[in-house]
Amino acid sequence: METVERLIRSTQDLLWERGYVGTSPKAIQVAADAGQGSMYHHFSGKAELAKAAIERSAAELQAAAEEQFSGDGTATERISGYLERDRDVLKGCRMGRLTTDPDVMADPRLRAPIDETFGWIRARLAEIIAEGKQRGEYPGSLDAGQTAATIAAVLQGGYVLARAADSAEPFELAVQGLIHLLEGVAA
Amino acid sequence: METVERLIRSTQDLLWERGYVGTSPKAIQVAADAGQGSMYHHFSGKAELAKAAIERSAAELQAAAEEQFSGDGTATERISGYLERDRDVLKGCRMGRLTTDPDVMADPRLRAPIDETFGWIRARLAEIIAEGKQRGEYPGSLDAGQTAATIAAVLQGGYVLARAADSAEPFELAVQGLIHLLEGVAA
DNA sequence: GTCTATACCCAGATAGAC
DNA sequence: GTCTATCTGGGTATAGAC
Repeated sequence: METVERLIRSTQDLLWERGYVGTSPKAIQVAADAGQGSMYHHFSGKAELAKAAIERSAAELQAAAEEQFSGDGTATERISGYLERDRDVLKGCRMGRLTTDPDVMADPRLRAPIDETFGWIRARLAEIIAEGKQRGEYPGSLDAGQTAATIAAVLQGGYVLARAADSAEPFELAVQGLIHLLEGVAA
Repeated sequence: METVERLIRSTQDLLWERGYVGTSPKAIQVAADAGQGSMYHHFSGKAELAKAAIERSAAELQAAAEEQFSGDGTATERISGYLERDRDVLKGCRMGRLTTDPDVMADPRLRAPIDETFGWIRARLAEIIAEGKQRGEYPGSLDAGQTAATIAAVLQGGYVLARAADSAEPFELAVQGLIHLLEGVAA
């Protein structure tokens, strides 16, 4: 693999595991098996490299989600498919993790892909719910924007509960609880 | 205020804002208006100080939550009261924030109060839901443990969405969406 | 209890040779 | 493009004086 590519992928992994403050250029170089000079030749510094890594992760995350969103089935089936997709629960969300990092949030170039990703996910979920309403799957009283936010929040919060417990169980519980609530309104 | 007390409180604040890796002994000393020697006289180092701060925050968080949980009203009213309590949404959760910090999660002494806090919250919510079921407020089919996890997750995830958007709005949407889903099953 | 001095290592980056 | 040398600053802690 190309050096640039290895640098970006290594940075993606390290940002996921240790966040922005917790990730040093040195650690990236070691993980990417690239030298100091090589890294600074291709990127102006840590921030620019992080920008490339975050943008890449944002694109990958959206592509993975869209696979569930655009599948076959009713709205409930596609939402359940998204919620129950195979996930590395204890590692958490690549994007959500970065929202607690003040240095990331302070830099508009780093923040933008994260903001955009969650905006997109909520909008996409809201569309699916709206479709479900039109087909009579959900009652007209169900607010698509609110429900979409609730679904996205359960996933992000599920990761937090799982990490706190060092177990995927609370995540699974939260997801199943949500699915049952959604089935409740659908009936 | 006593020096020890100022050190603990300053550490609580800094952990909230910047996390464990992002918080230096020096920054704590400045915030607490305490000297280097003073800090190391009272605490063996950063880890011990963080332990005291996290334990303190855990106790405060549980006390604040219990105020809503033990109030008057139906289960739904108390849960809504908890969800809609006045919160500094963009600052996020003191405890939830730390779950992404690998150094905190790797140290059992730092992890324990966090684990315990979320375990307690979920258990307490499950009790309230179980009460609601007994009073006929909720159907017998509602799973208390799952629903409790869902509620806790919406809060934690709501914070993540809010920080990503740099706006409290997604948090409010997620909470209202959840409340409507709960009202749906209650009917 | 609190202060200052000191120490060591790492973060983050620049410079110039190859 | 990649390497090594070098630099400034900060993180984290210890030592010993007051």
